[in-house]
Amino acid sequence: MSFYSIQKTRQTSTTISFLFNLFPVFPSSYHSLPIQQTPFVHSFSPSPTPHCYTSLLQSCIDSKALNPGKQLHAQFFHLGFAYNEVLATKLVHLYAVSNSLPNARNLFDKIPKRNLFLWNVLIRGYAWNGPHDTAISLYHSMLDYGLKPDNFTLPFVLKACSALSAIGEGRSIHEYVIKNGWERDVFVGAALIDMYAKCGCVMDARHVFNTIVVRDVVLWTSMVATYSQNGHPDESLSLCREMAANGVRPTEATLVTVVSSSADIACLPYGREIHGFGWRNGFQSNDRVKTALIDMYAKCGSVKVARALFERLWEKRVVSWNAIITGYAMHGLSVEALDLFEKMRKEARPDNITFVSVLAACSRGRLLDEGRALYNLMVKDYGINPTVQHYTCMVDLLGHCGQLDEAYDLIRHMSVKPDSGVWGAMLNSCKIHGNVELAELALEKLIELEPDDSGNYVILANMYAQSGKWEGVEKLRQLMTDKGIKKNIACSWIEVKNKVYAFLAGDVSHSNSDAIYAELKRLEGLMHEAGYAPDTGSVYHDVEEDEKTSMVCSHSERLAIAFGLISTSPGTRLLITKNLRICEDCHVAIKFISKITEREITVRDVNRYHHFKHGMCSCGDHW
DNA sequence: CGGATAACCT
Repeated sequence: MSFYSIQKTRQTSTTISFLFNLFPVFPSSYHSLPIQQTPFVHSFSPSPTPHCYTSLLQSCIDSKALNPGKQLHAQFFHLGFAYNEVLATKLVHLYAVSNSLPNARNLFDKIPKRNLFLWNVLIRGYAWNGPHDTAISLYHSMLDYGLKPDNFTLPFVLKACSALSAIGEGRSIHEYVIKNGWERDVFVGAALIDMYAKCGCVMDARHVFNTIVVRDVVLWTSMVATYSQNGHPDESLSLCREMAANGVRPTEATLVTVVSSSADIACLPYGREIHGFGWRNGFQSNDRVKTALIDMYAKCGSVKVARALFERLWEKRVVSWNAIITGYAMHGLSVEALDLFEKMRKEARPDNITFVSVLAACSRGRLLDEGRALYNLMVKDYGINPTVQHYTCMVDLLGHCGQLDEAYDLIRHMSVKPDSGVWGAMLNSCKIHGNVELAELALEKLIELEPDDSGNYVILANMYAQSGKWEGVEKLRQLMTDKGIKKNIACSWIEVKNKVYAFLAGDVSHSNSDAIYAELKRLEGLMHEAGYAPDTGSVYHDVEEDEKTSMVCSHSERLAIAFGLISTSPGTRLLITKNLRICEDCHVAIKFISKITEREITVRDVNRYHHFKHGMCSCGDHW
């Protein structure tokens, strides 16, 4: 809590107690006393009027003082003012803002004349705290009651739609908005954008955004967040730039959102650009922005910068601990992640996400005993029920350590329905340990859960190919054709001198293409001398573009590396990002390249970091 | 009575 907010709280409570000294409040046992016997009435002459309570209740509302409010309620209930419109309205307001919705609802139902404000605060209460569908049904009751929703009602009920992803209800409210002229209201607009964002309708959100010409920072941020939450981090970044060009200053929310977009792109120049943008706008010591930056630097490969930022936080909250622990886990630095977890336990209470992070760290480091111990710690000491993500980590951990039967056993006995993540971890473990039977079973489940993901088929196809089961390869190829499954096109990116270059497999479109291929050829010669033998015969190459035999040495990651080598000075670290898993053969090749060229090469593939150095990789050759 | 925000496994 900041110094300012402590001061603020103290002042409010002083005001409240001052007022209560003027108007003593009954203990709750007086509720049952007949009105003539209550000390209040005897001690005041003349009796208090409803007006006396107005400012008292307002103070309760301002400081969310629920219990004093309840006592006042009891008082004027006895005095017969309970359904006085002004007092009842304030009380419902107090109950609604202090998370006492059943009380608010009870009183609300008894008030004969319900004004728009009453409906609004109640709908707001349910929209924010749930049950969300209650907010929507209240909205309909309000229409039946004959009141017209205003620019407060509409954002509140839209918030409920957003929480429920109720797109049908959301669209019909949008129609109401258009018919009744709220189209250009920024509050209604931001709520509509958010509702469409949470329902995955990016185009509809953009349409709302375009309709409003006079935009404020929240409207911009809502649209920036829509892109970020729906897998368009690049759009999110460029919209933020457009916002800045329009002279709109970012808020904390804008920055947190756009920093996370740059984390998703995992491209340091963009991240640094946003970091500077935040700095110039005075957010250099904002902990929430800093936490987003910790995540961004870790995802962009600079875990040391992330750690430095973490150490300089004002206050280390759970989210910040989770971000830095996840950062270490992502880079395979399991021991550091677990050390930090031990430190964390002394300062903050780990939550379920913390355990996802540490279990993932164990899995990366093949720390079987530690992982089991942490799982027990979570369930027994912290009373956290395992979610599907914890099971995924455990299956991944057991599977990586060769305990495939135990992993399968865990899946059969887990308390939640295994999802594609769980079966994906199982399939991957089978691949590492060459268990074709269990892999077939896992793929069967995966086809039920996510039939369009080509990566799953590819893993089993490669396993068949490695064990010479060509009829299995053929069967899968046919299955993919029948289901019309699109192959993913592999792409790698590299940053050189603050510019980003993209490469597809077999790409010859780059202006330096000749030099890139010459460098690859030169390296190949040196690699063969060092003992490299391309692993082409045993791998199934026809499923992904990425893995065609003729292109085995021109995979996108190798092109990016070759380009990096000829475009940077000796010794510079290279950072490559790839949209799919790194292939087996490239993994071997890059180990050689790191040794031959004496470079540190980092490849961030679709789900982890590979740090190549002196001919070795941080992933320990299983991924 | 308002609106937008970060950490999560394959």
